Amino acid sequence: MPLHERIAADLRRRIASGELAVGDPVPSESQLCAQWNASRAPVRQALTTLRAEGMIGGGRGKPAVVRRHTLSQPFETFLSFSSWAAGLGHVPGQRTLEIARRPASVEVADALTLDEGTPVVQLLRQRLIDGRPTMLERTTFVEPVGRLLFDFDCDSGSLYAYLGEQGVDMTVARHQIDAVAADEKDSELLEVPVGSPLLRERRRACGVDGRPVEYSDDRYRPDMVSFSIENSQQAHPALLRDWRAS
Amino acid sequence: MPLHERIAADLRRRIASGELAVGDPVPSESQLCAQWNASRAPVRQALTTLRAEGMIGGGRGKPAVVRRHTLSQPFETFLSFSSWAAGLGHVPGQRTLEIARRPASVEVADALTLDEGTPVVQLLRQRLIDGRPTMLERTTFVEPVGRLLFDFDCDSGSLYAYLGEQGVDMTVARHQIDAVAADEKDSELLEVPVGSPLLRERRRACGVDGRPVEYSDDRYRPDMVSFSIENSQQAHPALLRDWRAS
DNA sequence: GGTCCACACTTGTCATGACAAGAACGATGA
DNA sequence: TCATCGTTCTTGTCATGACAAGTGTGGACC
Repeated sequence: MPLHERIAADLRRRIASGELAVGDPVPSESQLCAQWNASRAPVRQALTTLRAEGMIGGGRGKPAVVRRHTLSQPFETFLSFSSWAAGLGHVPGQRTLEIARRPASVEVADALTLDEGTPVVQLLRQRLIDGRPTMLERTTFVEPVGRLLFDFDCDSGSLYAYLGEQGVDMTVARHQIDAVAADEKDSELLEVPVGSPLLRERRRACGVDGRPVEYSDDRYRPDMVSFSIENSQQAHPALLRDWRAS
Repeated sequence: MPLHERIAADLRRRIASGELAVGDPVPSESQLCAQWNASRAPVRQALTTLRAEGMIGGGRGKPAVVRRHTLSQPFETFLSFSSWAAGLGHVPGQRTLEIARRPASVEVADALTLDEGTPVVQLLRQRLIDGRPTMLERTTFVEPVGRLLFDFDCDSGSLYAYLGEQGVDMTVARHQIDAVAADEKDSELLEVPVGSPLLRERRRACGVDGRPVEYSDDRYRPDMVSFSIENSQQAHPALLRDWRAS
């Protein structure tokens, strides 16, 4: 493991253990250099990493201080529709309409950084809350992961919990949110008129090695689901706004 | 502006302009060093920035390639449409269609925790990027802040920069994102058909004392703007997913 | 006591140099 | 033709040194 990662890991451990409490000053760069007998480069890289993770603050002239010691649990909430709904006290449901192994389309191949035509496993699921259609999920898994799905009853419980047991970890995900008009299939399965606006979340999740594991196109009824973001000037923002030319 | 920012800005511009298309190789570090007559440090910092923004890929031994020609900007510039667009190397524009002082409606009063009928200042603005209508902004300010707007040429520059100079700080904001169908006014000003899906962001920003300062209903053309969130198990995501009964 | 300012300290930026690790590519041999 | 192996190029990591820019503090001065 590179030096800067060891420094970052050590700082994370000291912060998580409470040895460095929230508000405490983080050792200065020169102190860390002396402690690790290192130059500033790896020390700064470690601090930059922690800053990107939102664990420490600081800036030019301002010594770094601990901002957070807790690591987030809401990550799983983003992936798992089931646990999210259950956490709200509602009853999640699902109807798996299709599970298929087929060659990757251009769009999917690009999202998963595969070659076009590589076999993937695709899932089409209708998600319900309290029995009412809420979301339509078109998920694509890379083949090694998708293979596991054929041994799983997709309507029985949480898919991601099952994949986690099988050793599939999703560590980082990118969500892109926009709006689309409902097509015939959307209309039928979400019980909305054709052309009505839907809230779309396209999600790409990567495994521990940083390689994409799944890509999903989820369409929500906007009268039932919305996304919200709360942020402050202090907290590290996790929200981005993209503009694309058409 | 530091050298690494200039390098990053130049690369962003070249990518956004199409000079470097998606899939094209980004100039190697050594080439950039020669081009800018700089050492590797600022060049690498610029590339690291673009990589964090998702614009380029690459890795050890793998030359960087352009991944997206769209840019993601962190949340600091999220409130300000102008500075966001400018950071992308595009030309922001705006047309203030209406500025009015009127009693608060129920919806607005609720969002700003005012009593219904309390005077507020409302702004209706068409926002443009490179001259093309991109967003329609219906913003409501509480009266003490809104009063300042009558002394400001809303089409001249950044509204939030002006308010910041006047001592108005927005420290915390809550954003709610969903999809709506375009009504007649949306259709006219965004140049889309009536009923076509729009991406809506409803924003409530609070000042240092925690009291609401502004409430805004912004409607984006989904073919031009989307929101994206990147999260990991380490970093603290600031995104929530809400469900509401209808 | 209050104000202002110089100074120490911190982090940000950048140059230079070096080596390691991984990937791409062409040559080589089967 | 295809697999294999090195060469070479690229990026990752780290040391050393230097200066700039911002912050905070303590002391001098009013």
